[in-house]
Amino acid sequence: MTNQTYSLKSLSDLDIKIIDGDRGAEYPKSNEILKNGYCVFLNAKNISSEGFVFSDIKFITFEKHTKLLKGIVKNNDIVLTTRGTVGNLALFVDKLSYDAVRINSSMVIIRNENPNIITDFLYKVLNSDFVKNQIKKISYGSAQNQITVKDIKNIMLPIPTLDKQKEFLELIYLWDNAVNQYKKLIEYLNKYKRMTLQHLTESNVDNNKIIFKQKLLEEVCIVNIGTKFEGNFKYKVKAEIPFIKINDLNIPGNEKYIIKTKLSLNRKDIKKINGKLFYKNSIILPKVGASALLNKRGILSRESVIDNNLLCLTANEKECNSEYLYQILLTLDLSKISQESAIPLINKRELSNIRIFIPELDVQNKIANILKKYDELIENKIKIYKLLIKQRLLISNKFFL
DNA sequence: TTTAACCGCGTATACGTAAT
DNA sequence: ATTACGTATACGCGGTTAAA
Repeated sequence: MTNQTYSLKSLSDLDIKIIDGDRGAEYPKSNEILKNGYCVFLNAKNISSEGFVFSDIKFITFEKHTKLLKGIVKNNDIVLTTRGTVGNLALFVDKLSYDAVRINSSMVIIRNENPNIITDFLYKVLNSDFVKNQIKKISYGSAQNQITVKDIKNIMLPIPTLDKQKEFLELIYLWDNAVNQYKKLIEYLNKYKRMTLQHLTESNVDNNKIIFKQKLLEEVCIVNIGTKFEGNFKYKVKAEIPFIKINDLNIPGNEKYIIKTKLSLNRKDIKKINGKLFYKNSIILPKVGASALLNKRGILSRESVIDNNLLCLTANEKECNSEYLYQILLTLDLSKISQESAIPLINKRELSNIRIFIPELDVQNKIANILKKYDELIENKIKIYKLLIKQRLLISNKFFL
């Protein structure tokens, strides 16, 4: 497959049209870009690295639409972002049947009218590292990256015979399918896990054997706030005790258990900053700031000190299994108890007074184990999913070597 | 190309109140 | 009276988009 029986040709030589949007005097002003209207007016958010995203769509009126010239997106057009976020691609297949769709000034339309090129193949080629690297080279601008139509026309593409294109597409569809199936599987497992817990907690309604009691969080665990961050104190990078800040929840590998932190302390340091030490298996969550609305949770993988913008819940072992507590906390949408001021804030008292469903300890253990198994399964699937994406890229790159 | 505005997310700190 | 603690809020920062 990798013997170069095909030559490299530029987009313009291949008779592939590059269509810029209308940037004339009639270009919509910001107050003419509306929530509803006749014609979809694409913005950079609609073109992700994975194709179209139609969750937040802006429109222009029919009148405005008729005044504009170039830039109407047709079926099978490929849209490429050229300013700001450069190089994102999306293939337009009009499933949603809008009246009209237009690009804004930070994108171009790539229209294939060459009968010797399968548009889907073109789309895959444009998404390959072979082309991405060329785009990287032609992009310029310090504050704001951009690429020009002239340079885009000179992008070189490896286009083999139609048969070879079909062969490649068959192979890549196979991988696309595998990736998509795994994505669906992960979504399904997440859903099934949620349903399992929901089903169990509702079972006492039907006079089932498992008895769930309603208890306040403060009856089953201790809720604490972390220690103030001392600006003029030198935190270590690699000391015995982790010092956890909100951002550490975002480090890859910390999805469930907090394994890595940017800062740490030794025992002496903890005294100096008056740090509160929390036990292993305590559960942390953001208390202040936008992240408080994202319902992130983490489990301490070891004794740790945490920042004062985090809350820490330590299960009372006689009352509550900490894994069970973690799973219950995951289901609570704390954005509901967040105060509605400028900055979101979860206050300790309100959190402590949240009611949860909780059975006897031995039942908690069982439920926790089931849900933990789900977590492990899901984590495993995510690993494979990431591997599949990597493999798919490798194979696609290999083809264009 | 530069500058400004904006947004999402996270951090630092002022200040009232409870604890000692 | 003084310190420790918890809450409320002002601010910082990096990235993206719009305007000049």
